[in-house]
Amino acid sequence: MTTLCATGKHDHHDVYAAQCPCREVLDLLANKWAALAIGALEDGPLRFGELQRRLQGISPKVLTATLRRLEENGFLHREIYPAVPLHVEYSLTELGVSVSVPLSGLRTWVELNLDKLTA
Amino acid sequence: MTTLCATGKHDHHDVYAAQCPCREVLDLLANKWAALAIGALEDGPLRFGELQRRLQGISPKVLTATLRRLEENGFLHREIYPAVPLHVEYSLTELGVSVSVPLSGLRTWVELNLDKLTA
DNA sequence: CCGCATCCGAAACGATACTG
DNA sequence: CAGTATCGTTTCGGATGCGG
Repeated sequence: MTTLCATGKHDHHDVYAAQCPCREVLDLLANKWAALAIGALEDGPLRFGELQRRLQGISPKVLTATLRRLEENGFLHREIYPAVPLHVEYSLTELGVSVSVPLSGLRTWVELNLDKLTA
Repeated sequence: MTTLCATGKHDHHDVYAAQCPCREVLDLLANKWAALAIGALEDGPLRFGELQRRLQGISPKVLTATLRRLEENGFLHREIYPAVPLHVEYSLTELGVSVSVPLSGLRTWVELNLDKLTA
C-alpha cells in the first residue's frame, strides 16, 4: 500500500495516513459547524446574520472562524457589497457544492435515525 | 416550521435547532477520529491495537474516548475475550453499519478531490 | 498486550461588549 | 450590518505511568 502522500507525489491519497494533507481537509469538513454552514448555503447565498440565525447557538466569533477556514480552502466565496449598511454574502463555490452532497447525507442520516439511538 | 424537538414529541428532527438531540449526535459523528474509526471497522472487527495502527497518529487516550462514546451511542460493540493475553474486539453494530455509508462518502470525497484544493 | 488514570499545555468554545 | 477584542471556561490532545 502506498499511503505516503505527504509530498504530493502520489495521486492516490489516504485519509488514514497521518502525514497526508487529506487529514487537514477531513478535519475541516468533519466538523459540526462546517457541515451545518455548507448545508445552509445549499439553497443559495446568505449573509452573515442570516447564517448566524440558521446555525442556532453559534457565536459570531466561531461563525467567523468557520467561514474563514472554509473560504481559505476554496469551499465558499465571500462577496462584499460596499453599501450602507454593509452587505456581505457567502455562497458555495463549485467545490462547496460538490462536498455538500456527502455532508447532506450525513445530516439527513442523523435526522432520520435519531429515534433509533438509545442514549 | 416545527423545529422544536427537544422534548422528543416531534418525529421530525432538525440538526439546525440548537436544542435538538440531533446536535449531539452530529457532533459525535462529524469528527475526524469517529469518521476514521467507523470506516476502519467496515471490513470487520478489529482490536484496540489494530485500530490504533490504522488511525495513524491517534493516542491511546483519544482512541479510548472515541470508542467509548461511539459504544455508548450504540454505533459499535465491544467484545471482551478474557484470555491471556487479554483480547478485546470492536465491531460495528447495525446502526454503525448504517452510518458508515454517509461517512464513507465523506472520506472518499476528500481522497478524490484533494487535488482540487488550493491550500 | 489492553486500556485506564493523571497531569498538563494548547486549542476551541461561548458570552459579551465594542468598532468600522 | 458585519465582524473584532477580550475574557473565562471547556475540551482536546500528547506524554507518561500503572493495573488487569
